[in-house]
Amino acid sequence: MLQVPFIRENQDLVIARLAKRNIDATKMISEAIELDEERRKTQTELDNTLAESNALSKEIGMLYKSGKADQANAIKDRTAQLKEDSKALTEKLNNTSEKLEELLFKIPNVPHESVPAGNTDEDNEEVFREGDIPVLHENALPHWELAKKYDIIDFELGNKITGAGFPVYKGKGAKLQRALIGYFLDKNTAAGYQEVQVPHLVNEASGFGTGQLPDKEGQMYHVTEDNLYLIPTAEVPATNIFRDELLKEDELPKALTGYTPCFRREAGSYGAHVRGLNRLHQFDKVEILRVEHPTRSYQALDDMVAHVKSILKELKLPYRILRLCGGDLGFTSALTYDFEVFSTAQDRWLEISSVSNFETFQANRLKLRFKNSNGKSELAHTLNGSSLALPRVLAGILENCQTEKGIKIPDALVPYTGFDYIN
RNA sequence: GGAGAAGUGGCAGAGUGGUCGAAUGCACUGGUCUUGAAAACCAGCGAGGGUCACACCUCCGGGGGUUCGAAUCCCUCCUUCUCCGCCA
Repeated sequence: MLQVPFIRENQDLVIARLAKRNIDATKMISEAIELDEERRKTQTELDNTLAESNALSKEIGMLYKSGKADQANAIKDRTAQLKEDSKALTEKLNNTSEKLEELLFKIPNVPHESVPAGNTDEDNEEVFREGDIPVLHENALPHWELAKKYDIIDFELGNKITGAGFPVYKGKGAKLQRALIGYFLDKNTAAGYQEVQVPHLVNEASGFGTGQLPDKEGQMYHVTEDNLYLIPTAEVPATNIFRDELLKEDELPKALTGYTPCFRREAGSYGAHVRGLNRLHQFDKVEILRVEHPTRSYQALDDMVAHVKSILKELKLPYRILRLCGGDLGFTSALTYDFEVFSTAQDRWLEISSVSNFETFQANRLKLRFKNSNGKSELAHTLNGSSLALPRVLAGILENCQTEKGIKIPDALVPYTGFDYIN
């Protein structure tokens, strides 16, 4: 959620930057400013009414004490009127505030100046590429065929137990999955991220805090009996650790990492792009997350990108980094870098990580602040990224590392798997 | 799931209808003293809205109510603790 004072002072900039998302925000912005003015005006009126009422109540108290009940009762007529007034004003204030909030919930984050304008993923800007694309043998297969051939992932079994998009990992497939989780967590903790284990279901307030609610509830599984949501990413519970927190400046930065399963309803896609591991309703992900001082958040974003790079380099997977264009940028993000691994057998790029700076957008909803050197409360910046998402890394490994002898496990993972081939 | 108790500032903990945003202690910040530190002493020290700055307003788990007036009384929800039941 954007901050109203910021909108007020940077109206033109906000509109120009939101245009990168192909949004004409002119109307929303001026409406927000009007609503805020009305809100403040009403608030002042209400405050004055309450001030008078408070003063009179004190007077009544003193009159009663000194035995002047008649005078006290005389004043009560006036307080009754004030009470009515304040009731009406409170209602008006609540209405205005609600309208304003509803509007603010609809306005996405202001993209960073470096975000390219554009509509679709074709307008994303490639900023880095590394790793050799392997030359595969003639009989190379896509990962869903490999999964079947070596009996390591069973999609049909998942269909039976739950439904499409809930695969069962078996044998060395399950072990490889567990190895990747352990490997990623070790990498992240070695880089200074504190490991956490967080709930996999969250309440409504948490969904609001990170921006999944109120607009995107359709993307989450909802346990209506208890009004809880299955997390779509560890970002939700992990970021909400800091909801309603006022940190000390020297407590920053906070850096966390955590493994969780992720649940996504993901309606609407079909075809080869969602085959196999490409798109699932349940998948595993290891997330990194930072709470940063505003002056350092872009440095931190670069650090996170460098960290993910180092992992992919060690796994020797061919990958590229994209700076997302305005049209492809997530609702809450100011700047996002996507990592994609090249899947040789599918001849396409698979997104495996998304690293974002949300600036104060989430912090404003979360009321995540720190006490700055002037002793004032200031919103912190939040960032997060996948480090890394499992299924597509797994797909990348299966497809890129297939040989005539079987799947050759990357050296860095062998200590975690305990085997070097799947065959 | 059943019965009981409780939720107050960073922490501990007073306050049970009137000048209480809230005693006191600890922690923290600044100062005096000291070669330095500690101790002692003095001062400051919750959050949000609002204002150029004040004033002023709101907040004592959340929401609602009674009253001229609520941290204090009532309703409701949530959470924690104790006992019982069930259980990985």
